[in-house]
Amino acid sequence: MKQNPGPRPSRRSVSAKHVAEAAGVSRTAVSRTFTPGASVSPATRAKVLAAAESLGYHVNHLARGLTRSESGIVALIVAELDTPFRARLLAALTDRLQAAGKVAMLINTDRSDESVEGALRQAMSYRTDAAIVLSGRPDASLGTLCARNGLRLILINRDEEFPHALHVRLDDVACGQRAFRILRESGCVKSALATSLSATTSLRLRAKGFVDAARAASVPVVEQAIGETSYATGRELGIALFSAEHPPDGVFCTTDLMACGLVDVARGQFGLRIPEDLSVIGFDDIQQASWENYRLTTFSQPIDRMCEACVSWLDETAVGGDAISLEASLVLRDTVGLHPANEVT
Amino acid sequence: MKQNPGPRPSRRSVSAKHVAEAAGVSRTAVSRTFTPGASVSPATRAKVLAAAESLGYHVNHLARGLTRSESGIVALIVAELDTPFRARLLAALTDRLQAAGKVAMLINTDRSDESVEGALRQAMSYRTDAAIVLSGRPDASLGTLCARNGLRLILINRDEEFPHALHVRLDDVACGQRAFRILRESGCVKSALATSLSATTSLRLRAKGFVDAARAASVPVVEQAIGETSYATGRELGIALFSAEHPPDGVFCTTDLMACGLVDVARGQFGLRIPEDLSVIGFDDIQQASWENYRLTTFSQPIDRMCEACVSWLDETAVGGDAISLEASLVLRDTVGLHPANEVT
DNA sequence: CTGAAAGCGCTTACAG
DNA sequence: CTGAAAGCGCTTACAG
Repeated sequence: MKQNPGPRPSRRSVSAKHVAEAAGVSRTAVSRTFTPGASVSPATRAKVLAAAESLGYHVNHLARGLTRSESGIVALIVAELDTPFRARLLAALTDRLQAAGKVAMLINTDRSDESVEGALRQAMSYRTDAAIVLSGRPDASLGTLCARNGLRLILINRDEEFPHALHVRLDDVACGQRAFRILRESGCVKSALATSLSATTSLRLRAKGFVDAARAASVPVVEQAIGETSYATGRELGIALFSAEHPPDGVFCTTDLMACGLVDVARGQFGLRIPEDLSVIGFDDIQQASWENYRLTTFSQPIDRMCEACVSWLDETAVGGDAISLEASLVLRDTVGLHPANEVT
Repeated sequence: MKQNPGPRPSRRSVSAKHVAEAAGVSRTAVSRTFTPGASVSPATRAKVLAAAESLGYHVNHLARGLTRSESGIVALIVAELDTPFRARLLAALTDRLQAAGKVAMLINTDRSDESVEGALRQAMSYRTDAAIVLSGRPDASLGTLCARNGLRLILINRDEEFPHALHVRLDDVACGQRAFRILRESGCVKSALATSLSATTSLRLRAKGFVDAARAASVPVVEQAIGETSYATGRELGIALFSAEHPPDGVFCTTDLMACGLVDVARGQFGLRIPEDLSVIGFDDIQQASWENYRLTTFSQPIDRMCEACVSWLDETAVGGDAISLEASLVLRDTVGLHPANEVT
């Protein structure tokens, strides 16, 4: 009856039954051997382990997930993951998740508009324990759906409020304000804000902080917004800004990627010296920001603490929502004239 | 008997049974409604769909995977995914896989030495349909283990030979040779090879091609290898090379990341003009290679074709192994003196 | 400590 | 086209 050669090639792999037979114990014993904390005598445990090893047995996590209703999978929902900052966050998250005994499922939402919803549905289908949303603007109506399917939600740097979700946010407004102050303290006479048109919450908040601070100080500020968030946009922003009649001598870019483009065009096409003629502040502290050609003064997102927050919330059994706000830290490099040692607070 | 409030909070989500009850049909009917090509009458189909929608039902892919013994998951095994090229490959792969109806599980192997094995075991535990290895040097002994558990293997740019696996490789040697020829044709008198000490297959092969070509042409060539594959290493390579008594006037970097570092140091610390005083060729065509500050002449890996190869092999039912070799294409930008229009072949 | 039995949610022949 | 039944591989009370 065994070894029934069924119609299809049957790519079933070795299961607990095989191991149990080989070890001369029950399937239950096998299960217990691979369940931390379950009670098995050292003797049977040894037999099981030996049989498992020689057969190449691996607990089927699909089946385990089915019975325990906990898959161990966490979905990471992200767009444009080949962007320096995204990639770094993703790497850190995956790493941290693995260390916590979870495994990451990666869902790319670049294609369509409704793709965050699609991604969430995908996550539900695989009964992922949680989904971490790094991109897009999920519709709040999805909250109920997720709750009903036991999918816990974490939103990173997103605006929308979800009932039982964890919201991890940054003090973007404060950073924007600080950027303005730094530029001013370092002697800039005319500051500008350079940002993209893809109005992500984070970018908008940074911009808002900057502009508000200027307004509060009764200093006029140039605002320039173009295209999507990219290096190319940074160049265009620079061109627009520096070919103006009265070009700025200090600019805050809401993203390092744009700052790099702006720096390149400032030097290459307008012959500006940095920081002598122009001060620049970026955001994200991507790897390129520390490259010798840029040495960008920028804000660093506390990636480790963000990951930590996610993982420890996932560990909690309580289903309550939460919102935590983290501080970005200033990284002083060479694109701002005077180092604002005595920056006014 | 229903609604039994069990001991634990029971985070079970809505199942086919619930839908069947709500729609007044059998579970089988529900299953068929969500199985493309199964035969259901339009009437019951509609009832099921309506019930599913209002209940927020999603087929449990864990259970489906269990019965079909095909999870739809493909494991991506990778290290240093926050490196420009890796991130791009990863993004493309995930995207392509999704388009083919699969979903990616991301396994980061940065930590330990044996982590490729650990990653593979993880993949087996989740009964992933296949694993794509982008990093590390998997031990060939794992081949049997994978085969026994029905895990199909794809190795990208890896050296080792696995029995039933698909090997996707690049013509690295040819590129190395071509790099030498280009440098020579463009008038370089003294060429150098700049590479890292982390002897990845790809890098080694590119280096070999370059050096072999020089040898064949009876031209002496400087070989410099330092540290790990990074921007910082590129700078060190530049320092070593350009502070020599007879510095080279043409260098082939086995990676764009290193090329960027080398270019920055060449200009910033040695005052070299590019391409007037120095020609540079990189590899990978990462985003930064096209940035205005670099405009690197480099080789572009055919990422789309690589992804295509993976996906179409996965579609095949045959279990045979295969090895395909793809060509990288030259991207001419501004770091090589004369454009080698009449490059000798 | 150990095993037989029930159940997780699905699919797949098997009858009708 | 439709449903009852068996089975995928695991875990978890339940007895012993």
